[in-house]
Amino acid sequence: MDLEKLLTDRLAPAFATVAGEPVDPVVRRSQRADFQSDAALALARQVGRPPRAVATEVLRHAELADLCSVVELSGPGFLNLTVADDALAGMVSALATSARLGVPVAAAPETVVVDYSAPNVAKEMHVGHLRSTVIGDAAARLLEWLGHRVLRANHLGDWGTPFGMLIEHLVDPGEPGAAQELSMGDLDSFYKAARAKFDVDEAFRERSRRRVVALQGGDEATLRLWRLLVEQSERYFLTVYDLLDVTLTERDFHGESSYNDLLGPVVEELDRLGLLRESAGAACVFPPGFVGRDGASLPLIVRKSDGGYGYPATDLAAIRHRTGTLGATRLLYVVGLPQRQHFEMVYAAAGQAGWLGPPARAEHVGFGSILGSDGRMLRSRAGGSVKLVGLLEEAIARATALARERNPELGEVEAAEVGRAVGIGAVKYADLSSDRNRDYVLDWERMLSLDGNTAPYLQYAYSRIRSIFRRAGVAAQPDAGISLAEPAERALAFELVGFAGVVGAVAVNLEFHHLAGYLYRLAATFSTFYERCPVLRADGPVRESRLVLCDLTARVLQQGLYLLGIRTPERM
RNA sequence: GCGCCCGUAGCUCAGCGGAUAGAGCAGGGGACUUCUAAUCCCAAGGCCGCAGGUUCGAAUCCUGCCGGGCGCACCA
Repeated sequence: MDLEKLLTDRLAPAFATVAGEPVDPVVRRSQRADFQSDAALALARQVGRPPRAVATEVLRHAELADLCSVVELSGPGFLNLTVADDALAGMVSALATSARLGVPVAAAPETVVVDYSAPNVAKEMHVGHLRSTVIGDAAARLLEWLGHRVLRANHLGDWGTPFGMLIEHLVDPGEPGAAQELSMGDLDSFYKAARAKFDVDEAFRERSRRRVVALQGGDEATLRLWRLLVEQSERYFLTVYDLLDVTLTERDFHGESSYNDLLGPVVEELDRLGLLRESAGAACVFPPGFVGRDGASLPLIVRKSDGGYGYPATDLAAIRHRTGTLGATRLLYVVGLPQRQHFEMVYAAAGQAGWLGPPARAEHVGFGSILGSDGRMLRSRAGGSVKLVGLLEEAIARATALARERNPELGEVEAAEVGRAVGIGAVKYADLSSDRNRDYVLDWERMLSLDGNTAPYLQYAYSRIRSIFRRAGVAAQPDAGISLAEPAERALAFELVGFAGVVGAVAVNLEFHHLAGYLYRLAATFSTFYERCPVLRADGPVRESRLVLCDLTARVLQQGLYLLGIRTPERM
């Protein structure tokens, strides 16, 4: 189904015959033909013969007659391949009857843990959580669709010293409104009020400290209050996930506290393995190869000098749990780039301890920051962090207004639905459509713009196709013959056939902008096709063929956007 | 000081060993008695940060600079 792979498989034996060993034919799309193979040039040096002679001989051995209508030698030694129309049409037909659009289920399914989102209890979610949540959810959707066992891990910040003050604030008799704030989901006010008291009130500070001790000591009354905080926060987070169309559920909350019982054993085991070293009163692991500012080895502080456990301990416990108990072989950490070094150290230490080794491996799926129009980290006017919900609501409001303006035929309910799908889709697509390693500038005009590489453009292409079938009251016949006489039809067929290859690559590198770029190319190619090739006005077999192309395009767009976590409204 | 990410059209970004470096936006010109113009078509726009090196071939790989961002011991 994957044309590039098919051509590669055909050319590889021919190259192997000429070279006397396996050679990657390096097949790629070409401007001069449909595909080109570049391997003859590199091989020429290796075998000490002119590139064109090598290419000619490869050509003699290659069996391409059924796939290609033209195969020619070009330039210094390129092989230009033109795919035969009937071969391409055959592949499109195969796609049309494929429920998975040509994408195979993973040959060797794995258990994959995707660690993402991770907001803090009793704190508002802000833009800083957006990228982790959006990218992580796309990873979970994609790998799940490919047949892997995906375990979503929402590593909530639900433990630590701040909980002393938060609990004290909750029960403070002078603060009858605190519980109210909490239940209303006004976490920002709640946290800030607690913080403010902590900063100025010595008595409150002392109570908070005692409360931390009680919490860590397992005091039942304190734990009950702590659970209240956690539950209220989780309830709130779920409403945000619902708004964002994120697949995280209550089952996926695995707070830091859930590893508490494992921290002691983890440290003990590190000690037993001889990996622990005391430094300035703290118990540390020194994974090799990491040096700090002063040139000395950098420690991973597993137990602090005050006896408390540091986050490296939690991260190590989580790894041990995930590989050992859950049987995961792929651990994804969708966390910002600044934390790269921390995770590399944790992975190294886990490797030393024997908790992380082949076939299991951990990958830091890092990402850059979201910037404001001033090119600096996005901040609210007051200089604080920007509330995620506020951002999403603004996106929905803008998109809803746009939908009403562009299509007055939409009723109130439908306009609201479209506005939500488009607004949320725009935010997520802006995040997923550029290289995640880079920072990106959040620009309302651009991401809600209806032209260019944006979610609305893709959604529009989809809804336009749906409207064809709605209007005509017909369905595509998957077994209809495919004819590709027009260049625009051929171009569309090539894009459709390329879906599997892109999905397969993204499953490995988790570079979702490749999938986004592919979908954009598909939608753009479709738009050209749609402009030049009448569908419903065509007759007989041509009409049937074009209906199949339309239907396939819609299905690929829908599936592709689904994998990115973006909805596809039937009308816009 | 060490390490990581990033410098490509005016702007936002693809491309990361192959032929003439691609899109979108903005700006210019065109196409609606519409299978949804939230669209399409055409033209214009580039010392790919700089300098070396490897290679038949470098935006792409290596080295060194320059510029921007971030991280480097008890907060996660």
